[in-house]
Amino acid sequence: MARTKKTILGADGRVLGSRAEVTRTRLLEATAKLLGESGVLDLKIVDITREVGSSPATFYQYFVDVDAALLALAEQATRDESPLVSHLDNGWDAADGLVRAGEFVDAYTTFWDDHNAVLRVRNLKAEEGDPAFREARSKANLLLIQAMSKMVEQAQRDGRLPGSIHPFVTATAMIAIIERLLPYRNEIARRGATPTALRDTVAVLLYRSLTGL
Amino acid sequence: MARTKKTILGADGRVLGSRAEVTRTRLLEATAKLLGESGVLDLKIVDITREVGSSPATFYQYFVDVDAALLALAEQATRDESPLVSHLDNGWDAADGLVRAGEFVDAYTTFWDDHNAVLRVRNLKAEEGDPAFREARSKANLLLIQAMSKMVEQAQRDGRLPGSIHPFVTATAMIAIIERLLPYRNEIARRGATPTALRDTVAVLLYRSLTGL
DNA sequence: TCATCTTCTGACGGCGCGTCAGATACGCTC
DNA sequence: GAGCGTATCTGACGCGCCGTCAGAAGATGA
Repeated sequence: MARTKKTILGADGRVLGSRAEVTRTRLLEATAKLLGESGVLDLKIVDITREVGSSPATFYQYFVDVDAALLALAEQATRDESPLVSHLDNGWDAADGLVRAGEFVDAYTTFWDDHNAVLRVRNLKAEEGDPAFREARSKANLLLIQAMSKMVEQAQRDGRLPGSIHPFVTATAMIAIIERLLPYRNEIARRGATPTALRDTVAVLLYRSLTGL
Repeated sequence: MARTKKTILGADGRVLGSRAEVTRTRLLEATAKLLGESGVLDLKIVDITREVGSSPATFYQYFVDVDAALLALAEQATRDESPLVSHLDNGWDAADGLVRAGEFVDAYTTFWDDHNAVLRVRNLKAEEGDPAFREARSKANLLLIQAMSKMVEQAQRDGRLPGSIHPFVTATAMIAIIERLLPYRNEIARRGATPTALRDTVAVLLYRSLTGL
């Protein structure tokens, strides 16, 4: 099968030339920037186009509406998430398991910090029931969750974790911990937990829940 | 100290008469309804007032903006959350600990189902950095988190949990699990986990992480 | 009934939305 | 490097929501 470069399409489905691709990218970057600065609720198409020095009409040449742009950003984020599985390969049963758990937490934290505004919106829209965002979200986490599920199954086989827990649910719960605690960092800090304590605690929680060790 | 009924104020700070309180309540109910039906991003003040058969100008007599109404809803939700601590009283160290964990999960699920649209917005705004919503959110979870922290500390004293985990962080992580997994239920179901499996798994995860048993 | 205070709303200027028709810039051919 | 066809951009418009204010309508009570 020939390796085909993903062709990018405009709002009307036409194939984009190179000039257009640049514009589209700039629009997406501006969207991400504004999202980080002031939140989804204040995101306006006029502002996005103002940011790149063009007009609202241009925006609609690339995206049918704001959601389409947000979805595109979410899909970009997904691409950056996949490499994180490497931290889960072969499980954490060996002697360096806890160390590897810590490294995974670090890697996820970096990923999160790079994309947090976008991920927040993706999750919001997914939770509100939008099918496209639901899809994007599942797809993004699937690799991680599958790898974690395997770890749980192994631990159950070895009798380190009870059979009463559902591997997929457990894995999802671990993602929940890490996703949720990161935006919550400042608040946690105010309660007297250092960043290191946060990192280490999350690592231990994941390690224990996934390996039973 | 005399027991004072909380006086409710309009947007300009004036004390509301009984007729006004009714209107305010109806506005809040309509807001919550629309929030559940179509999400924050599509929430419009005109729609809220249309819903109660009044005019936009009326809305502004009670709330300076939509956020103020959302915050009021969030605070209502907070009031319903406090009673959940009873499920954590005295810890889960006794023989019926796992059963109590399950009951807690059930109670939280009910609470969540009653308020999910509002809680989602509260969390979004909190994560986006809005101080009022941050405050509301911390306050809401504080009782639960404190109670859970105590459980962790006890388990650490008894040598059932490692000293390397931070009690407050651990407690927050448990809230994260439960808050996150609930809106995710359908998706989890599609992966073959029954509602019971979900409930039981979450119960076991909390039980193990908080008691070390 | 009338005076007064409370609550409601019609109407308005301002602004973002989403669309179109026409303008502009690009790149290709000769 | 002139001219042409296509790709890309935008000004301008009608529509609907925002937030405000002045005055209308309704309640209260003397």
